[in-house]
Amino acid sequence: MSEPERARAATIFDVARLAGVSHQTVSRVLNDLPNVRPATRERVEKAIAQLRYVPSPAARALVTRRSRTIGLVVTGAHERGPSSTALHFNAAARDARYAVITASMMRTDVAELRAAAELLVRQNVEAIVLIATDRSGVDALEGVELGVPLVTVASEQRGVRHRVTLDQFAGARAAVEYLVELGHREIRHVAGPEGSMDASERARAWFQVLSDRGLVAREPMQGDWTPESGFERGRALAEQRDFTAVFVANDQMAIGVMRAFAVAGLDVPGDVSVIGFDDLPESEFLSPPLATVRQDFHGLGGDAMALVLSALGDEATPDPPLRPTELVVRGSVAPPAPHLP
Amino acid sequence: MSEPERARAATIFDVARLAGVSHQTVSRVLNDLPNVRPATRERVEKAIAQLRYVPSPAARALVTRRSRTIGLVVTGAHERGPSSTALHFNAAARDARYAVITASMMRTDVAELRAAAELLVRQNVEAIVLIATDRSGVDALEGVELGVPLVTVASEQRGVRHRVTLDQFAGARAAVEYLVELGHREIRHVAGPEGSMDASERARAWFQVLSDRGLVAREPMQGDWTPESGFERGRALAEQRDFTAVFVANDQMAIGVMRAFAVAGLDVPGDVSVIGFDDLPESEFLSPPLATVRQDFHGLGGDAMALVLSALGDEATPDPPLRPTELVVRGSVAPPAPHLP
DNA sequence: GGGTGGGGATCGGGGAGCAAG
DNA sequence: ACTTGCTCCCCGATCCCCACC
Repeated sequence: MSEPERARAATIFDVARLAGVSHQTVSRVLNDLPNVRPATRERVEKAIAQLRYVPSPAARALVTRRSRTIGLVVTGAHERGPSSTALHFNAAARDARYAVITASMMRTDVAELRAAAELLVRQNVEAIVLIATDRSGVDALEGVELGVPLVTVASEQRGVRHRVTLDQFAGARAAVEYLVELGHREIRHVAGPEGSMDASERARAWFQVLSDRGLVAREPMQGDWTPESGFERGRALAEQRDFTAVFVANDQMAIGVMRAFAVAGLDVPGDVSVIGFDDLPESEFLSPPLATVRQDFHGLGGDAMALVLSALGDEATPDPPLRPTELVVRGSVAPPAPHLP
Repeated sequence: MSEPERARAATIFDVARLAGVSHQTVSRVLNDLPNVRPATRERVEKAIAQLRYVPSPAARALVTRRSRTIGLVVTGAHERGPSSTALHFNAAARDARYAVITASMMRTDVAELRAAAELLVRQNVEAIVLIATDRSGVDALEGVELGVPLVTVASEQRGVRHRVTLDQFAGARAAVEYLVELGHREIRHVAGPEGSMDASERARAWFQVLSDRGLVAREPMQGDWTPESGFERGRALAEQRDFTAVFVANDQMAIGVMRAFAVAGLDVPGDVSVIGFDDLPESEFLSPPLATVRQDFHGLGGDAMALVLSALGDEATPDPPLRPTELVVRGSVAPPAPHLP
């Protein structure tokens, strides 16, 4: 028994022989170069079809140093924002006929991140897209010269060259302003983890609204995006009861907070209003339905791909503006009860 | 102004020169061949580290005819199961030092699926992994000869060669049996969409338990995995009120169902018990906390990679068995109220 | 002078054959 | 016998130069 021996794929020479031309001419046809008579072109194309010939990507990449492949590095890949963005970016890339090599990781590990990016570069990707949650992730790649364009999806500007993002700040501001307009004066914040750019944008907006209105901004509690952490912080808040509304940095934590309030006998929104961020599909169907801020990850993925194309010079595309976010008001918010502080 | 001119990456010859050896020896070190004196090996490795040298995948692929790249096709990529499996598969592949080219799509479109797979094959992937939700997705790829091994993640066997999966059937059976043992006799089912293999496995288990116990299995309602659809079905159920428990095919729909019950004034679990499937991170923190069935997507991703390696002959790995699922009992289930049917 | 072919270099490694320390 | 170096070809394309109709 010999090796299974996968049938050797046809080469450019096989095509040339079958079409009765030189490999040179086949190459001209493949790369759409001029100076090929239509009749000849047709003969070659027929031979290509007949042999089901596909040029070897490896050989091509070796000599041209281009691969029609994009590297995607995702941190926080288990979170909704990054994973959803990655998904839509993938689809957008496929539409533009680019392949995507993905390296997903849960956490932001600078060394791992660099290694992944360099591996991608060695794979001859034409550009790298980084979906970053943490500042340190951005710094990790912005610092090094990769040799290919880098497009970053991140909610801070600091030292970022090509960047697309959602307007986290405006979204968070809208949420907090809404609470203020309902009459709330004591508005707490449950923030995301240290180092997260989304978390700090949202916290910054919360703080600014309160400052602008002359309201007291008490030290935010800090969670790690998980419902568990929201639950813990919610328990601590429930003991204090010195507030009438909470702006929680994401829906998952907000769910934990609401659960803690329920356990503590605090009614939402009767005693306390709660508003989250992300608009999970299920947020609308909680009891009470969770008010939140909706983000357009689909558009964001498309923006990232557009920026890649512009950076590659394939098409002229201006740097996309911040994508707006949308406040979604639901049953978890109400005016403060008159008898409370 | 000259071209931006990407800094040329180090080659095997650069390493050889720095280490004061021949490229031949470097190659021997790289490929772990014998007959290299430890001292020499060390010198070479030092040079490699110093130059941060990584062999060119393209050049290597060209000569070895192996790309160390795997193609991943994901359907239902916005759902928790597929996306989570894809994430963990990606990590497992990276650990095995394989690159992954991913094609994610939301829906199962046979033509699109085939096109994606063929694109991957053209990219010289060594194997294709399909994460399929629908039967038609499996059929789409099992039908064609791709020329590379195909590993399918799917919950049905029919005509699947290499397959890894979670034991959906056992998980669903455990859930329904638990309800029966609590004393429930009228147990409804809200199923997933037509064509979904997970949905039919779960519905099949529900039906079998009821049949085995001589209980009536009323026509299941059918949703599409979304909370919205769960809400609709829940409303319909709430009008009938001829049951004491509902087994819902996933947590998202279960959340919708519970919301509908809350709106209709039905208490969970006082009037009706609800149990879901998936164990979303937030399920534990709903009010009431949602009983559900937990799945090990991390292990599943690893299984898929192991099967790929065995199919590639890199390592001898037996076909992985079904991964068990785990019933998680929480506050949304209780014995039936004595005064109800 | 537009179309085509021939020959050869090149990309970055893998590997064979052989000589030499 | 073991280790190492040298030389040269191979993988499959791109691309350049030059000649030929």
